Amino acid sequence: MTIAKQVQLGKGPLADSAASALAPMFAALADPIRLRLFDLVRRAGVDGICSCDLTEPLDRSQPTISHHLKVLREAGLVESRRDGTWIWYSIAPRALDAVSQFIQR
Amino acid sequence: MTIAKQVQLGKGPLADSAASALAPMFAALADPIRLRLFDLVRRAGVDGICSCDLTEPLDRSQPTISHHLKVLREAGLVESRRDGTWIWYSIAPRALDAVSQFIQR
DNA sequence: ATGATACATCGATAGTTATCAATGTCGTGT
DNA sequence: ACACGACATTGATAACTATCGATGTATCAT
Repeated sequence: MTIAKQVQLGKGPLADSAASALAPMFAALADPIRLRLFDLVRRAGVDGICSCDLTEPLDRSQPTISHHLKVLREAGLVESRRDGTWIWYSIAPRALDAVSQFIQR
Repeated sequence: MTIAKQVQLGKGPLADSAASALAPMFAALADPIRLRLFDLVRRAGVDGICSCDLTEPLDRSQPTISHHLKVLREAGLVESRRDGTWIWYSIAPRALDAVSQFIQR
């Protein structure tokens, strides 16, 4: 079952399990650099954007950007695919569904 | 200018200032206990809910709940008003506007 | 094979956070 | 004034996080 469905479920209070699944998504967005990273990836649309084009505009070192992208990826918000030496990032399908469900709960 | 407006502004990438203003809101929701706290307060509607009714269902000590409520309050997500010895919490008007703006950006 | 480029991982550090016991503060009732 | 209940604050601790330099890994071009 998707986290979004868990969050939506029932009319009772938000379950502990749903809250525990939801919190990491908010945590992934609880950093200015990651918010801007997510925004940049989202603006790139279905094509995605190369990791190499994300380091410079955010004024952080390459390992730091790599770290933040990993956090976003592990939260299920973005996806990556390799193309030669490049790695392209794009928004995961239904990435913000769970967050959106909570907001509109 | 509201944070929501900053997030909405323009068609360029999310500005550093907007991201820095938005991140603390996500951070405030990046904890299971606070997500459930916010949910409980929201379910209470305009009347609000007494702090004393928030400690028990979340299985945390009174200082811990007090700490989390402070985080939510300082993030502008909830408001509190005193009524005798009780303190009533309610959802701040337009609490999630900025977050919502970002999601639908 | 060699070198170069893109990205990830490691190790270290400084800053932040979640938690609780103890204590403080404020309002109420007696 | 005094005791009590509701909540906040303090102090301490363990866990987590953002950051970067150094290093590792994978792919491509020559």
